[in-house]
Amino acid sequence: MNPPLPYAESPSLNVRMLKASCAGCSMHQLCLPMGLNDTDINRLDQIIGRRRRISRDESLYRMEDPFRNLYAIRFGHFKTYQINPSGEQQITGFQMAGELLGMDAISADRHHCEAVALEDSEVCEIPFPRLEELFGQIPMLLHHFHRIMSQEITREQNVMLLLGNMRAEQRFAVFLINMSSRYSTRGYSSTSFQLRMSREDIGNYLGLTIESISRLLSRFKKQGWLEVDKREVIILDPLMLKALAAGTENCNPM
Amino acid sequence: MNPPLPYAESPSLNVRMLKASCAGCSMHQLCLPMGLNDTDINRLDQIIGRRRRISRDESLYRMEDPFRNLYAIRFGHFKTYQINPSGEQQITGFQMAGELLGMDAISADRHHCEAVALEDSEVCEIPFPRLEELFGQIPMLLHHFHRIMSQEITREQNVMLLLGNMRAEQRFAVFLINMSSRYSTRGYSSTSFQLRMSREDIGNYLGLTIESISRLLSRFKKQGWLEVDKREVIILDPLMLKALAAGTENCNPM
DNA sequence: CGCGGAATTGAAAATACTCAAAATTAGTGG
DNA sequence: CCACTAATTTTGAGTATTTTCAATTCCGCG
Repeated sequence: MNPPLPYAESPSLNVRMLKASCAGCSMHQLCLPMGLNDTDINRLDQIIGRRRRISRDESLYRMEDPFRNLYAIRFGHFKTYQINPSGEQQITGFQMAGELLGMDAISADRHHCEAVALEDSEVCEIPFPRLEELFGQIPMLLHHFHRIMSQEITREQNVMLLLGNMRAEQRFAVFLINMSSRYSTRGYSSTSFQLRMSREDIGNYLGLTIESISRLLSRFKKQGWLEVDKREVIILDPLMLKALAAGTENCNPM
Repeated sequence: MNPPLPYAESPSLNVRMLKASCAGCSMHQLCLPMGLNDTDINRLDQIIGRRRRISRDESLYRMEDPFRNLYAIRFGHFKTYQINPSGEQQITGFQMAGELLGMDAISADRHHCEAVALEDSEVCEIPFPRLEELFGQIPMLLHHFHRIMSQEITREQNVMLLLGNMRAEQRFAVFLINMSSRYSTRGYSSTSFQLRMSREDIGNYLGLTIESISRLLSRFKKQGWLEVDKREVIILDPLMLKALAAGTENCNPM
């Protein structure tokens, strides 16, 4: 139907082309093509739509937009949030490179939340109907897709646990440890990273106010558990933060 | 491979058999077989394992159990909950007839939460590997399965919104309206139903204490919005509760 | 009839919020 | 590059919602 893209038939791959393909993407071991062989990765590549650049504060999709594509983040960071009838918003997650956006839209054929770039970012557009066709041909791809959706379900259950019965300091520790481990998975430092979102976003996500986040940062800093400079965080006592996050340790206010 | 079950080849269907099949199940328009034609429903029926009865307070599966099956609820009610490292539990949902349990387990091949029956219940065991085989043959089934998983994602996002930025009275109103609409979907009254879970379970789910739930019930009763007798609830002012749930109206304490 | 779990109610306490002001940082244009 | 303005963050003080603790009450069940 669609003519095969040049790099799919050319024996000598163009580097530029390779970079714009799943096979050449640094995230391919984390992203949708995880575990596929070269043939299947190429098949996946052929259905991927354009790469789209989204600049900071721009939305990738809005609530109620019709659902056409899933999006894989090539680089950059996003936040997703819902807006309730009375206009208040709740951030439901922060996403980074290698993660998939838009799965909430499958059920109603419209997006259920809004995705906004936290910095200049790039995504791969994955037309869902074409992905569904591929599922019939690549069972491994289908199985992995189910794992990704299921992972999103368990991630959200963890957030429910956080919001439902953790105190402020524990919530914040869980947030930091979660960021830390995701950066670590991506080959970055687990103890030193930049927060891409505002204090307000963190507070909204954790069900706390911006003032509470600020106070928590100050307290954690005073306790010597971390260093903060603007959005740059250095974790000095990962074990303590992990214990706090696990709920096996708690600090007295001050 | 497996011999076809008798009702799949017999022209005259046995009523008992029919009742134990998807086609004969009162939930088939809500459950996994939604929208399938007779041929495909029969194919689905053939992979369904045994029907399993779970009595009140018994678990269907526990955290860390190896993942083999999804479960469709034929009748009865369940709660699912997580337990965090420090031993506290958080109820992540209440499930009723026609709903699917176990999707959280796909990602890690072990159950991520525990499912316990709130009353004597019955589920259909759906071996996941066999379901995956069917997906290749019935694209409609696959598409619907994705909608169900996606729906679970959006449901959890709604709970995150609830836990993240609603006050106690709004949370409780959302809970009541949600129950009401799910019973209505199933052909039961939307204004009169029985809560299958304890006050403690409700509180845990909503991120509140049992005492708060009790006080909310008393207040709503005093305001004339509902009638409560033990676990039996009659909603007297659905519009008011919906407005409360939407956040467009709020009641003053007392 | 009495026991035990569940639910209700009250009073005190605590955590996180709101409001306000100051300080810091980022963005913009000269 | 600096100055100016807007936005974000920090900090403090007082408040409010919800929790905790405690005492009753209710209800099912042996």
